[in-house]
Amino acid sequence: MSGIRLSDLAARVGFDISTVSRALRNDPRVRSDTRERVMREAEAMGYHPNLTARALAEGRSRTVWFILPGLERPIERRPASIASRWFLERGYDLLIVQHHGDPVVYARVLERLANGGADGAILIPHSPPEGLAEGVLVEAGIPFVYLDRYAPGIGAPVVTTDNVMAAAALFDALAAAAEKSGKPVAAAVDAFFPERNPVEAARSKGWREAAARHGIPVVGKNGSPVGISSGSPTVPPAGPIALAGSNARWLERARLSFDALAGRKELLAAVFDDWRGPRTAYETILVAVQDFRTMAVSASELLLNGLENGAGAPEKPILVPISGLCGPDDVARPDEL
Amino acid sequence: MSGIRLSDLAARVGFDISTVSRALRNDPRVRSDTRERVMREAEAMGYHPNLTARALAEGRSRTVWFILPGLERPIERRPASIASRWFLERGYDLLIVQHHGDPVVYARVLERLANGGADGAILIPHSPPEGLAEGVLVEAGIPFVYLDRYAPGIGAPVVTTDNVMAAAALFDALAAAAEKSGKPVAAAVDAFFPERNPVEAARSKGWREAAARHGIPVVGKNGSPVGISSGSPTVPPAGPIALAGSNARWLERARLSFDALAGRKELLAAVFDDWRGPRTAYETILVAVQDFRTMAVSASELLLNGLENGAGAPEKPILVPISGLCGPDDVARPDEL
DNA sequence: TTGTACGCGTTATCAC
DNA sequence: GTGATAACGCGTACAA
Repeated sequence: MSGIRLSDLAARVGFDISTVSRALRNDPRVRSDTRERVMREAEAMGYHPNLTARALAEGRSRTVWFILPGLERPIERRPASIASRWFLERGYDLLIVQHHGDPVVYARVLERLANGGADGAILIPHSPPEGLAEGVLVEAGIPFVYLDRYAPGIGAPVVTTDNVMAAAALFDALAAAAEKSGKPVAAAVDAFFPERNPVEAARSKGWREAAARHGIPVVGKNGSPVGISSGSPTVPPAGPIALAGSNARWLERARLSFDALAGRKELLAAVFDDWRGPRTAYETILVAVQDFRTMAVSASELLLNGLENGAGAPEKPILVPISGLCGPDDVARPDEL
Repeated sequence: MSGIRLSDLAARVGFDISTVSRALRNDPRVRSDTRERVMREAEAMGYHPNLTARALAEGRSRTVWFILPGLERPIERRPASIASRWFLERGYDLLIVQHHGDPVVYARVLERLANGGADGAILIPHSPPEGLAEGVLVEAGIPFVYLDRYAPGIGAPVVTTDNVMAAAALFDALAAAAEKSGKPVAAAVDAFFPERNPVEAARSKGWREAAARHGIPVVGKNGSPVGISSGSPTVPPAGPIALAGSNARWLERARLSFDALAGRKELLAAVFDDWRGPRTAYETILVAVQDFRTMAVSASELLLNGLENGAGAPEKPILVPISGLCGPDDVARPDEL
């Protein structure tokens, strides 16, 4: 550390350590000239408080964690960046912690959080979220907010995209595009993973419901690539096929492993957040972009509320609408360099 | 916090608090059956040490920061992810802190680091790096390692890509490709920013040196878009033109604002890490991918050395070769979901 | 092998 | 207004 302690400063200015402490923290009880004197000397000596000691004494660190699986997916890193600035402006430091989607690391991180790591956290759990590790937080009275994914049944606020509506919007848009070109969609493929987490489940639901509304059959068993690759009994009718999944990676897996799709040329793609796949395999590619800013700010506000006003009510999930649909090249890129 | 303190546990098992403390930390002096007893009871009571108190007593937190501008650029987030796992396996927690490229936030972060935030840090500074804020770290004796960018003159280890060689390799490859297609490169555009930081300077140098070696003229004033847009006196000869910059964004700015390029069809592009730009504006697009893993591990090893063996020698920069050149679609994507 | 006592650097609670 | 003094929870020489 900086070497210079409060006691050093106190000795230098001739006041007691407690008076100096008060002076530095703008306590109204100290005389203004005393404060001036202390401030000036602190500056001169290059004094800076030891934050560990302060945290121990105050019982809080004015620090918040943003816990996430990794940094590669926009839904994970973008809200983290936004929340970082948001908390910075309010006197808190936000630290980002990765659990790498590993349950063991995840448990360790929460453990550490519960024992003095930070005052609270925004949390994107691993998949599938079991809600076991979160017990230590609840027990320790550490406020936290789930973002995007969440474990149902835990008494914590949840902020997530309205995924049912988003998936339905994707279907509607693809159907309209196909209709317009004279070749209406003949079948839909569901490449979501409803059993993985609530997000995937909601998207699968929205996609299938929209297809049903349009009277279009959905092929593939339960949307899982396993079912798809093992050969679905359903043979899709002739005509364009619309595929949907959370990202290009899973969509591609479905496309390449689903026998019924072999040789089909008229394919339409729908994914979330960005397109990281081939450009030529699909006639139309549509991306649903989540509203990262609104999600981050909502979660931050909820957390700050829990931080300063005690545990907030475990309200029902906040569903944020997507910010819109667009093509693979139109996804907004935040500034860089 | 968890509520349960060491003293509670001590009272429960009937031993002194210090004995319990030792037992939990596997001190060889405590009898094995005592340790067993303590361990079992600790488990039962759900005891977990208060990390703030431990940090204060021990004088260190077994925590490391990875300080970076943001999460959007691969060179920033990928090493952070890799270093996170690396330190995790060695008993340290790595926390990621953003400074958003803002000098004020940057100074505040370093200040906080110097006063108990963590035991050390890997640091990607803002541009242009001035080396002023780093003084607090040196003064406080906090070990840190510069990654990618760095402020010259600070006594800290530096790990960065061999950017001179990388830029030269890009030029050679583009020249070879053009040659092969029968239309050799006629001119080169330098869209780096040598005055911004050492990385940009090295790339500009490598690019220009390679061009000179091939006897090909470089147009644009000092490589800066300002110079380019203000109309360089040099009119490039007819034939393919090779543009290089750190990313597609700056390359595009140069292409669109440089009068001499207006209407030219035969353009070749060279960038670093990934391509986030139009696919059709260039005949060839080449990406130099930095070796994030080697960079992260090298920096981590240097930091750990400083952490455990005292300040390591301020050796000269470690230059890591790029992992290779590839097309815009072949950039490796780490696993997601 | 276990217990005592003090230190880590601040903040908070009392007196004065 | 200011000064002692006790927390905060844990680690560790030193003593026993």
